[in-house]
Amino acid sequence: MTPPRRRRKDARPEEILSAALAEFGEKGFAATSIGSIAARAGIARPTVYLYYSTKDAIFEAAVLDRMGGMLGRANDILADDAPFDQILERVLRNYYDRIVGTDAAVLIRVLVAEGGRFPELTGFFRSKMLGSVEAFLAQLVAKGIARGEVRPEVQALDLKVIMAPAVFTMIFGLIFGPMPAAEKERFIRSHLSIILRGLQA
Amino acid sequence: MTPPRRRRKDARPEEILSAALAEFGEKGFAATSIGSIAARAGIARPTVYLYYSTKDAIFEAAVLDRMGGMLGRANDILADDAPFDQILERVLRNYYDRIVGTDAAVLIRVLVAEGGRFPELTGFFRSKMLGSVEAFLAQLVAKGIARGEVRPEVQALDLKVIMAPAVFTMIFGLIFGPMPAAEKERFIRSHLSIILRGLQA
DNA sequence: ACATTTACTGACATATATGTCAGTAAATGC
DNA sequence: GCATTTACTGACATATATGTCAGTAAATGT
Repeated sequence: MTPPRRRRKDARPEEILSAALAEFGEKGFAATSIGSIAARAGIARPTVYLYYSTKDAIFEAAVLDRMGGMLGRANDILADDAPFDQILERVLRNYYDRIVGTDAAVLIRVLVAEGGRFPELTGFFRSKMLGSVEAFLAQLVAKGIARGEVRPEVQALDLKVIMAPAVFTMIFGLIFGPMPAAEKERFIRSHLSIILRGLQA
Repeated sequence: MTPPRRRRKDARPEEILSAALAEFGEKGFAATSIGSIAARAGIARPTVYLYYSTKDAIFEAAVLDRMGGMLGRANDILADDAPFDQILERVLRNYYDRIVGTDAAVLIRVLVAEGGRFPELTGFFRSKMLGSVEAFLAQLVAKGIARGEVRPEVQALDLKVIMAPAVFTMIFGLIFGPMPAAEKERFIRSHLSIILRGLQA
């Protein structure tokens, strides 16, 4: 009755991470047991301990592993010579696609739920993720100002405001379930309309 | 050694709710045991069961009990005849004061963490809270348009965008800890600057 | 084919949570 | 003062989680 045993040392870590993220997404971090992660990964519970010593370690590994994929390629967008409003729309739609309803949303869910229980992780997350986002937005705005498309005072503002509505949508989805496509599209257009107008010269 | 027993049927529910919210805020919902809530409330664990049958029931009662205090008085703000930018600033600062670092943040934390596990509660939350916020913003914008202070196209937009950065700040605080006062003030000013400009005619 | 290595697992010991109930003692009525 | 009610609690039975370890069996080398 028991499936044949397999030895696949290399593949296990990734399989465990995927199973863990799926479980975290469905039931939340604290409600997920190592046993259920093992079951979803198709291995016995003690096998998990061969690769990760605790549930915290699994989550930390998942964050580090998945974070690269979220950062994305920013430079080629900046190099583009399209007008500011088009670039901004591409950037924001890119955020919506990458953030909402993906692994990123699951990670944020756990970070929100577990509050300050992962200080090094949130510190890392903040400097790497938020830091690169803010640096990118600063460059984008600087270019817009140089071209006369963005009002100069924006330079001095906290640019996280620009993408805050995208984060709002993600949180909204975590609480109420994903927005219907039409509603989401309307929200994105509203976001673009108000923020773009708020930045323009 | 054990403190004298007290019988205070009327006071218990509120005490249990307060203790529970404090625990949820510190450790998160799933990591909080009914025993720790009882301990913080200064009663024995079985006593909790006299008033609430499960931890879920405690959370639901807490949401219903605390929600009234969050809705706030919107009408007197609308009645004010100050210019649109001043009213908007008052409204937004009001949100920041009510939302960030209060019981509301704790409730949101639990709702995010527990995903769709409280469907009636999130449904109620959505229609009552979000519904009243959206209705209020719609009135505010309509008044601004009538006065020529807001561009008419805003009427058709999703107005949740207006307060999304405030929600962002709350989430930010849950993950990274509360913003330092100076940083928060700069964010609020940036929020006001960009959104106001984004709405104005 | 056989021996060796080691990824993997069943089973055990431990810890912590829940839900219940008979018994205790604080309040109330007479 | 005494009896009655009932808010409250200690203790029990149950469930589910964790962490470990000796043993199993899949891969590898000779």
